[in-house]
Amino acid sequence: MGAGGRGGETSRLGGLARDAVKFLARDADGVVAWPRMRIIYIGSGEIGVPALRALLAGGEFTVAGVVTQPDRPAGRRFKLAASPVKQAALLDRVPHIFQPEKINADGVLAQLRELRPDLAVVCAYGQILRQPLLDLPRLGCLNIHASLLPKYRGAACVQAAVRNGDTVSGVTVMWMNAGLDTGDILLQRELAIGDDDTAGTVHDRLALLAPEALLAALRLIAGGGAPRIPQDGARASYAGKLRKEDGQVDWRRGAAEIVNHVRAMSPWPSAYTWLAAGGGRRMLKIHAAAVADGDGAAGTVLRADAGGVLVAAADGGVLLREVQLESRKRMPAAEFARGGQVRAGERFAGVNAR
RNA sequence: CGCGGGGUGGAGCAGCCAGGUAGCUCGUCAGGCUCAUAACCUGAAGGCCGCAGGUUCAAAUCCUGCCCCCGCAA
Repeated sequence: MGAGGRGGETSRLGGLARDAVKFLARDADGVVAWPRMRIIYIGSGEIGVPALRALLAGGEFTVAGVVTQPDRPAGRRFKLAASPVKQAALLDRVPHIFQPEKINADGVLAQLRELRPDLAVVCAYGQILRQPLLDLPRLGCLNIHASLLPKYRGAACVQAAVRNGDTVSGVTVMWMNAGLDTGDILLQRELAIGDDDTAGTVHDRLALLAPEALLAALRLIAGGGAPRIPQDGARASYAGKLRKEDGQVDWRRGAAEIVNHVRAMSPWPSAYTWLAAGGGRRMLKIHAAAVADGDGAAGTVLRADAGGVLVAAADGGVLLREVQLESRKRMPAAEFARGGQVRAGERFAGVNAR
């Protein structure tokens, strides 16, 4: 720091360097390669933050503006909270941040048009883009999707992959059209899913995979050689947005299936079951579980001791490893068992049970 | 003022509504038993019951304020 800062005022070195190449990008030899592309980034979710940061940091492309969801009440006191993308954009002092309630509104389109975008990049935004908006950037709109399309179109693509026990996932960069994740594929990058992975850990790794995929796609576009590979609609599947209730465990399913369910629902909405308590019931979240030996009526607690809490599934057993009772902190199942709130012989509610 | 639930020896909990002896399951320490254990037996240490006021002969328990934690909602 210190030495070079005299005349720079508040500008950082990175900013000055970027200004110097404001409209041109250079390749490794410093040769001017192509006009610097103006990109609008449209996104809200955490998963797109690394990609946005890569765009901002590289100096290779211009982020002309960022569109993200409006601040929403969130957290314990329901204070307004900015989306992760907005926070990242603010940190990097992106000049134009838009937070429209409806991105397809005429007024919003007019504002975005003023940014003279060559391209828009969309990732986990939360609103559907209609045709007029898709047509607005000169080169079109790209979407970064967290699955290997055409598998798992839709919002819960990562959870679906874990839920189904997939061993491979990845990100797809595609050309957007009016359909839901139906556009032509530009490129894909794969990722292995391990037995211990949860939707959360896969999500985080996909987020880190996205920057390289996006930059590669943009370079292909800039070079004029970006492919458009139609999706095979016959192999398509859809993973709709999850609701809280989707987390409930159905003990009538197989042990392996239940364990995948637990992995897929972590960290949100979280797998859960119901524990009888007095006249009512209390929710018990299940954060981690493993397949184990066991035999009994589905949903029956076979054991609750220092080894954890073993529950009977349709076939075999599910060993709960980390749980969380209503109003309580999450804890190892063995610690929970000490509290005596669950005993062998007791039965968790299935999907039908009340 | 968005709604609700918690804070009790080192850990997890009960007790609170109908105030009056600090309880349970573990862990720790000491000793014993067993071929063996996420096993069992005996004994011991360890708690200003989140903090501060108030009511009362008496407060973990009732009232008021504050701090910290969790869930709902996304």
